Amino acid sequence: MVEETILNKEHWLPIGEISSRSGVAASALRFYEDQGLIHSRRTAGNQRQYQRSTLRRIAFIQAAQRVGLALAEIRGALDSLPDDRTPTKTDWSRLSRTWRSRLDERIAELERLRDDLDSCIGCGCLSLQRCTLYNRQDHLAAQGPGARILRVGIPGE
Amino acid sequence: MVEETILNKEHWLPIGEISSRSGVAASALRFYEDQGLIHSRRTAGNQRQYQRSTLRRIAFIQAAQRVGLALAEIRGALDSLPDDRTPTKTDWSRLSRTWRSRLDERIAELERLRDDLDSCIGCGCLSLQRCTLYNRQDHLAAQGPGARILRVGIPGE
DNA sequence: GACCACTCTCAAGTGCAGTTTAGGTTTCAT
DNA sequence: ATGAAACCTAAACTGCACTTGAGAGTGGTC
Repeated sequence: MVEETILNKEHWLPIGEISSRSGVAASALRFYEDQGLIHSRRTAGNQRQYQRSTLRRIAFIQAAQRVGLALAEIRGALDSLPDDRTPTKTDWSRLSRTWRSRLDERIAELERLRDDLDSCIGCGCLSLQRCTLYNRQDHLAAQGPGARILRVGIPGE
Repeated sequence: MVEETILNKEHWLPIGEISSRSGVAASALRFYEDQGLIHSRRTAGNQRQYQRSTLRRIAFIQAAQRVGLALAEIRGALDSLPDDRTPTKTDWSRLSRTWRSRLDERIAELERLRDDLDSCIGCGCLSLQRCTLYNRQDHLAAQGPGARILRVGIPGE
């Protein structure tokens, strides 16, 4: 509390500060800004200044990436946050809630996979006609190029 | 059984057949072969011919990708399979078992993330000092470039 | 024996998520 | 007032997982 009160004085943080606090390289932060994931204002000398809340945005980005979301998707989610004002609890809460369902899907997918694998270990198969693991393959066909890890079942991509 | 007996007659399949049966583009199959993930023999006219068991290898590759493994890693796993003979149940079983622990890790990670998120929804936070989600970020610093989705905690990378 | 679908190689291109480099400007502590 | 540290832009480069394109060869069918 004491700490926050003190720090609140300097409401705007330079990129290096954001970088060291978030563990994200400055180059990545500029990249995120290019991509519209975060925003800054500039000083008279054209240097970026970020709001404290940007750290939260970045935390969100990182967490979302762990779940396997592409930056474009994350951007979509973050777009629902207000850019002008600091997001309220309600803003974050709404965001987190919709995002959580993604997470649930992802987990369910992996669990399904694990169960399939279990039954495959049991039967020693991965066998042609019967194995669920094997026959799931249809899903994967006809997706675009590029690294697509866990990018499955996302409509509109 | 009847079906298998019939099909066993043509033991070697051309790339187009493997492609349509697996849902993986022929170009991708050639790429996998370049990368040493699958193998073929050639006809007199230099056309690839794959063993039936290659379909299983491909299924495995696809499944492993869903879990977030990189091709290089998958290759490592597949290298433990015999190239000369059709893999036995034991071969697959051994492979699946080590791979399963990866899956478990992945799932555990996502669940941890979900629980963190839950507490964040509860507190409405993602807040600076306290939030576990936020403070997990340290983990993420200092990783190489490139698409790194869910590529977390893999030693030797 | 000609046709056509299928296959071959090799090189270049794509999309993602950044990093690196080069050359210049700003800020801050002394 | 000056020098180091931090910051700026733009363009090029990286690694992964493929795809696309060009030009040539193969093989099963009428």
